[in-house]
Amino acid sequence: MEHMTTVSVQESADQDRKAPGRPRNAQADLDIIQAVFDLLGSGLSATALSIEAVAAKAGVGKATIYRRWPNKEALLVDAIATMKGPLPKPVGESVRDDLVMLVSAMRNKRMERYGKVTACLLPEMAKSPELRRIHQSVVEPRREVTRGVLRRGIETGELRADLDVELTLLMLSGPIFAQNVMQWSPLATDENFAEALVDAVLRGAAA
Amino acid sequence: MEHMTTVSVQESADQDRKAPGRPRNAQADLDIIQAVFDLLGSGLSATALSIEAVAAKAGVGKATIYRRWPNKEALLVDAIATMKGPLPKPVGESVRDDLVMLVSAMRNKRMERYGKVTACLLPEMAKSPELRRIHQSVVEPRREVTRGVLRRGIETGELRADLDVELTLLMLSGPIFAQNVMQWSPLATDENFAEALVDAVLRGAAA
Amino acid sequence: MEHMTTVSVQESADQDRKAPGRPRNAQADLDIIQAVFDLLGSGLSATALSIEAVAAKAGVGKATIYRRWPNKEALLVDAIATMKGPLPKPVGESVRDDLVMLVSAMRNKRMERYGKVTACLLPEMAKSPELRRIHQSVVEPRREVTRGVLRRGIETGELRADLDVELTLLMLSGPIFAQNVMQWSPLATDENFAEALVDAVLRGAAA
Amino acid sequence: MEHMTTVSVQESADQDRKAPGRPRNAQADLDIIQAVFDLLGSGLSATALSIEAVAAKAGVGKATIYRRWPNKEALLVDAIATMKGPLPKPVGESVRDDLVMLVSAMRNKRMERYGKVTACLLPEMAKSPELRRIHQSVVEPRREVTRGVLRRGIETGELRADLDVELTLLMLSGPIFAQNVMQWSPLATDENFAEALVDAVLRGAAA
DNA sequence: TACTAAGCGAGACGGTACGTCGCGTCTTCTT
DNA sequence: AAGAAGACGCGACGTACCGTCTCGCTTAGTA
Repeated sequence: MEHMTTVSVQESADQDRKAPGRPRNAQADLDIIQAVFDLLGSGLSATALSIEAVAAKAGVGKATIYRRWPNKEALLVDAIATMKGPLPKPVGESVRDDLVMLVSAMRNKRMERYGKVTACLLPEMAKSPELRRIHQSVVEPRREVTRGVLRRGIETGELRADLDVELTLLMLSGPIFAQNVMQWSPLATDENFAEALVDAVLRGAAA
Repeated sequence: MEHMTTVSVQESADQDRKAPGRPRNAQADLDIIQAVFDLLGSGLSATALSIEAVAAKAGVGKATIYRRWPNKEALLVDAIATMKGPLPKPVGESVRDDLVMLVSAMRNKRMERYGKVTACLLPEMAKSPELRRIHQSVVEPRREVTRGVLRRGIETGELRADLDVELTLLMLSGPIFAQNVMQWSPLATDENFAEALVDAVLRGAAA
Repeated sequence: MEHMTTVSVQESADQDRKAPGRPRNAQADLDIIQAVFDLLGSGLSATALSIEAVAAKAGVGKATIYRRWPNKEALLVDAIATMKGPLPKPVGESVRDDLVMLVSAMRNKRMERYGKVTACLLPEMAKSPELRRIHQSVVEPRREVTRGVLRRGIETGELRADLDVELTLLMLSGPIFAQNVMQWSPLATDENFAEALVDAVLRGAAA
Repeated sequence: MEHMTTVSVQESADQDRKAPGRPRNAQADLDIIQAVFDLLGSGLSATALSIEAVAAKAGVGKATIYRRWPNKEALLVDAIATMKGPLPKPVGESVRDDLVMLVSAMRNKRMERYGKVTACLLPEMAKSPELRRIHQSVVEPRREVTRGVLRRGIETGELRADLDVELTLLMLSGPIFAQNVMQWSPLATDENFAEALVDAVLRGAAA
């Protein structure tokens, strides 16, 4: 794994042996990711999210970006990872509350940018299994949290014993995704959307 | 409406007055769309789906493409329209049967290509409301058919009276979309997937 | 031979069959070469003679330059060819007059630029026999003219019968070259330099 | 004078006061110059004679080079100085013998590299009078030796009293230069070339 | 023995130019 | 007119060096 994907992985990998030469400027990483957000925020086309623009905005040489990520897509995957923030942790009191929390976490205001970045990635992901794998390594842990909530619900009897976990997961994340990335159905702005979706799904999933 | 969007629209627009000069080569339209499919099929990156490559593959000058579509995205929208084929018509016997049919129609083998083309469009769609509008003019009629089925179900009492049609629509199309475009959840290959999804949705939607 | 080297060669090569597609803009060729001269004239370093600068100065895209010449050096060779202008033609009355004319032709005011351009080429020529060959195809015809004058002088008895033509040629062109390119010996500004050099050489070469 | 130009100069400059800190590694100087020679010898383009390549070849950090020379050109000038070796000393028996010796010294096998290095310098020398001055400080002493031989020849009556020393010098060094740097006239390989050139020049210069 | 000061290999840094590719437009000749 | 061909201005791509700047380490002279 050449590029970072996540900082924690890299730091834990090496055996305390300090790399020779001048160390990377950690601030540059932040500046670059921030520049990606700024550019996406300033209303310009996702196609216009060029490495050159990012470098200029971040006040950084192009090489400094290419030293960290092998290409534009890898950078964007890491931008996504940053946007997602830390893994959400379900409280565990009730399946409904946990799911509402998880679904809401997929739909906060940062997700406007998330949709744009993902859109930028899709053309390349459609082809490259490698990129898809990297992207999944960011997305899948979050999906796994939801799976855990569903499985626990089955154990506690809150959910039907024969529930198709994978299908239910898709019914929760698919609509969110369609809104974030495809900008379908303006009800996306509805504050109660998360609850409505979870309730609709649970109505068919409850024991 | 500059570009075609659908062939039928254009042909009905002109008033029998024969245009002067050499008529357009109708075969070229087919060749161009076919070239788009061929390129997507030949395993190359979606980014590599350039107009130049399409023109070369179709044995056509670039101007011949730009004479028909104002830009790359418009061409791809029409490619999608072609892939989708004619509007599906629900039989009307039962809501379940109709929904299974509609969902299945979104997931046949052509849809692998559909995901790729859509992926190509997303970066530009994220910015351009114009392109989003055009794309919707292709997608929305299909979604409207589904809405009709749901509304009829409410009328006949097959579905709950207080059903949120828009949300239900999203629960049907979102998972499909997530599979087609994002290639999430390998159960996409399951032949029974359409039935399973519809049943899960209906379980919470039934009266 | 991909690039032009000389316009005349190219035009005589094809068999009256017009190339398909939009023809090259002949003005662009002139603009590009002119931009090279302008940049060299405006006192900037030869290293700064970048293709990007030439394109900007000429109001032309980089691709338009690379369509005509495979690289920077090839462009400069053609710039040299242009600077040299048409082959000088010796009058033939006396060897001395002809040589003075030829030597003077190598040292006019355009030659300041000539030195700069040649200097730009040398690093690459030192390695690439191909580039050296191209450059020689521009320079050699002129050297051949001088050889002709010398050989005729031997025939007419004006010059010693056992004269080493090649060595004499080198004694005439070497000093000029050292001045033009290396900027040795400030006597280069002397108006009588051509006569002085020719006389000095002839003093040892006369019959 | 920031850089070395010649080692001897620098060493004589300091007043026995030992500089504090770790002394420079004298071997590095040799390794660097040697790396320049090796790279030029290994048949690669003169353009490829990058500082980075030199540093890598010499097993040295880039900073170690820049600590000794202010830029690439200064390094190359010193490489030339090294190649030239110590000032040749004319025997003084006859003008012809001395000139043959001096001309031969400009044309030994090391001079193949000399031509390449000089070629690398020319683009920058064409602009920078400073670099030209530095280069002359290496070349000029050698030219001065030749001038001395010519002047002595005039005094002894071996050469014409009204001989133009500067022009004669140019007639001797120009051809050599044209061969070394421009690789003109393959007779450069002729072992008798030095004698032939000197004789030709003297034939017109003799009293 | 410890401190100070510089040299050293390594390599990151902000830049600039390279040569390539695709965009959407244009200009030619042919159909 | 439409068509195939392909040149045009533009701008981003990813690479290579430039000359500068840290890093941690080594190697002296001085305290």
